[in-house]
This record gives sequence, C-alpha cells and structure tokens, in this order.
Amino acid sequence: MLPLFYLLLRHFGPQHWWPAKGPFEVMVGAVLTQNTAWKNVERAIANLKEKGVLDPVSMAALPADTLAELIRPAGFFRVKASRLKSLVAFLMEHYQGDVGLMAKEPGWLLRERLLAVRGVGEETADSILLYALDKPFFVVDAYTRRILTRQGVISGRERYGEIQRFFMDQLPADVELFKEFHALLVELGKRYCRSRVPLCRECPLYLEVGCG
DNA sequence: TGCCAGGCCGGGT
DNA sequence: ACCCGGCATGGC
Repeated sequence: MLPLFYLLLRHFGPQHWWPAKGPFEVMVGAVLTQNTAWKNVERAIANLKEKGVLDPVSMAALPADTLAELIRPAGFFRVKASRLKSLVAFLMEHYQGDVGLMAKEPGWLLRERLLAVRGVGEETADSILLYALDKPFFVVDAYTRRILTRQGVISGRERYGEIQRFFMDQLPADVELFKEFHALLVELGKRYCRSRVPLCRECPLYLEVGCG
C-alpha cells in the first residue's frame, strides 16, 4: 500500500487538497461536493464568501432558500442547503459554532456525532475529520472502491468500513499521508478511468482502472 | 448529445 | 440486509 502511495505521488505530484483553508470552509466543501464535480463547488463557495456567510453563525442565520440560491451551482442545491443547515445547527448546539472547540474532541466521538447529522454519511464524516479537523481517518470514495476492485484486491461488495480498515490497518495513522493518498486515488480514478496505463516509464507496475 | 461528478436518504423488498 | 429512485448543475 505504501509503495503504491509513493508511486502515485511521484507520478501525479502532491495534490494538496484544501490547502490553507479554514476548517469550516472545508466542512462546507465536503457537503457540497457530494456526487458533484469540484469545479461547481468552487462557484458555490465563492458565492458564500462574496455574501460573507461562510461562517457558522452567519450561515445558521441564513434562510434555507437563500442559502439554496447561493449554492445552486453545486447542484442538488435544495437538499444540500438543508444538509448545511443541519451541520451548522449541530455546530452551534454542541460547540457554539466554534470549530476549534470541536477539534479538541476525540475523533471516534466526533465521527459518531457527525454521522448522526442528516446529510452526513461515512465519506463526508471522514472527509471532515481528516481534512477539516486533522483526525487520522482514511476516506473511502467510489474511485477507491473501483480501483481496488479492478486490481482484484477486493471483491467490490465490501462495506465502507471494511475498505477503510484495509487502508488503516496497514498504514501509519498519519494525517498528511491519509490526505494525500486519498486525493491521489481520486486523481488516478479521474484521469485514467477505463484505461490501462503505466504509472511511470521506469516502473514495471501497471494499474488497470475501471469505472463500471 | 448524453453521461457523469470527491453521496446520502427514505422507502420498498 | 440490499436495491432503487430522487436530488440538479455544469463540463466534456
């Protein structure tokens, strides 16, 4: 697993997802990017910034349909507006809207609590834990599953938690490693969907990645 | 032009 | 315990 990481890193370079963004912006992005191209999420985030509502208190005070209009470019805008409202309500209720306070809690507790929020499933919860709060939880997405399935490493029928354990059992619990590795797997999936490609010229390793 | 994006939920079997 | 339809915009 670690050799694959270094191979991908050498081939694609560091992805640095969510570089130097505030944790709240990352949390919002995690919800907005659900089954949605990142480019569309950027527009929605830009709208929120422009209106000055990219913080828990402002967003909590914003009517849901106003919020929906701002995030329209990200698609599923009505459900996502409702999900964001649930998330900020959760932040206000438990942590007075202070994400720094939230980050002091143990990861396992935060994961339980996040999963109880409507609209936050396992991948979104882990994305928030890893990229917003620097907790070592490996993020599993559709690409990760496809790549492992295509490599014959798993059958493809495994539950989210099993695939997550597959990574976490054999990798050091390193936040930066988890961040880069997940981002690199997504990059691999995006660029080489349905094709058989050499990851680097010198290396004999070939990956066959499929999307279906 | 149609298919698909860094999912999740609720209802039905 | 699975399976499915709904949710929606923008890019290739």
